[in-house]
Amino acid sequence: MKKEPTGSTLSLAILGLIAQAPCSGYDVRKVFATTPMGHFSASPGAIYPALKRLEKDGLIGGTVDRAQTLRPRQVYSLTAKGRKALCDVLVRPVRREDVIWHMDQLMLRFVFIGNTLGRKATCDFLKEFVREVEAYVVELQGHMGRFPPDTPPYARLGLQHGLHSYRMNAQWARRALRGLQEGSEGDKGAEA
Amino acid sequence: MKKEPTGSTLSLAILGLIAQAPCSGYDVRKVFATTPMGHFSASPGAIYPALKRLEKDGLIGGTVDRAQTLRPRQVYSLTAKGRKALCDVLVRPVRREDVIWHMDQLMLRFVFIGNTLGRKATCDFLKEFVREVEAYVVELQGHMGRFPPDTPPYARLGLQHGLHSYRMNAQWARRALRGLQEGSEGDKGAEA
DNA sequence: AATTTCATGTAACCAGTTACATGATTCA
DNA sequence: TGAATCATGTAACTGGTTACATGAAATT
Repeated sequence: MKKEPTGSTLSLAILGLIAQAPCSGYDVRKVFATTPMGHFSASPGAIYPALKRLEKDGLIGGTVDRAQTLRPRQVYSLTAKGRKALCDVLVRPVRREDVIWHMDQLMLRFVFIGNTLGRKATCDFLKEFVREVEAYVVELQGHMGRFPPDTPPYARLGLQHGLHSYRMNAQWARRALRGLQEGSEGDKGAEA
Repeated sequence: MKKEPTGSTLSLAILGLIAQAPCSGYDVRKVFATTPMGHFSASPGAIYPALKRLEKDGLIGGTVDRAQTLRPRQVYSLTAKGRKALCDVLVRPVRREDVIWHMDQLMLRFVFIGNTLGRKATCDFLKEFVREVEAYVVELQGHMGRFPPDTPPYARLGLQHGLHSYRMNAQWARRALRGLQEGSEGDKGAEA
């Protein structure tokens, strides 16, 4: 079985960033350090090896900017293969395990789908997202019902937190969906 | 600088579990596989090495159960040192980085504080939690305000998600706090 | 002149993943 | 008898962490 090239969430984040504008490693670090993308590590020990991997897999290509000067920089941009790989990840169906273990990755995908595939694809994604999240909420409610009545309140409250959290996710998605659908009769989708 | 013995979230989860009742590796796996604790990996490649680490650090002690039989099991229980280490983690102040990067760990701590240190400590924890979460909400709102007006809606919606998420966290904590505080005066009243 | 920022990296370490492996026991 | 479950582990791999290292350019 061939290994998926964009394995980790960090790789996806970097790939998506570069898709929007060519970046150097330092640029990527700055974005992670100063924007809400700060949920990702900006440490050089994470960024530079990740860039190397993506380059080795042929998903991004680096060209040396300011070559002659004493302070050159590697600027990476997406290759055709990279764009293809990114799209493949973005249109992948939303699975139960994703909502349980990789919510952050799903949020990344949401933003990147919007920016690169346009409104329709985003709406499709959101519908799948809502479906899976709501299914998981039902599962959690089941757990809640199966707590023996003498359980100390803390475990119950902890589970409450999970429930609220996922309900909120579904609600956010439904709202976003409404917003995108009504605000879009005029449609300005993205391009290739 | 001495390394913290309960480094990873998984280690904390295991330690907390064993604190409530002695467990074998298999027991731990079952809990992770069948309860809302399923956010942690139940794979043997994660559990057994983690148990070894905890044992090596002297935080848990294993005794062989059903020794003579052909299917013995290692049952681990907390050592005094382990209980101390657990408490140290639990009463550690809630820092900004925790709410950004280790929310799952904070939720674990919440439940374990309740079960092992009681109501007062839990309330203190929740107060700190609310404080840090709300501070972070303000920070995120700042980001939102600084979006240039021509930003495509998707990034904005992504940030929305984060905002809602953290607001919900704060709200959950405030509710839990109210519930615990009033439930303690009458001493019996569960919250609605 | 000193500090900060730009810019790129490496090395040792740690922990989790997947997949594999073994063998007893219980139950259909 | 064969499947599921009990019970414990290992090995190779992956990727992220911390800390270290280098040096030019811009700013104060």
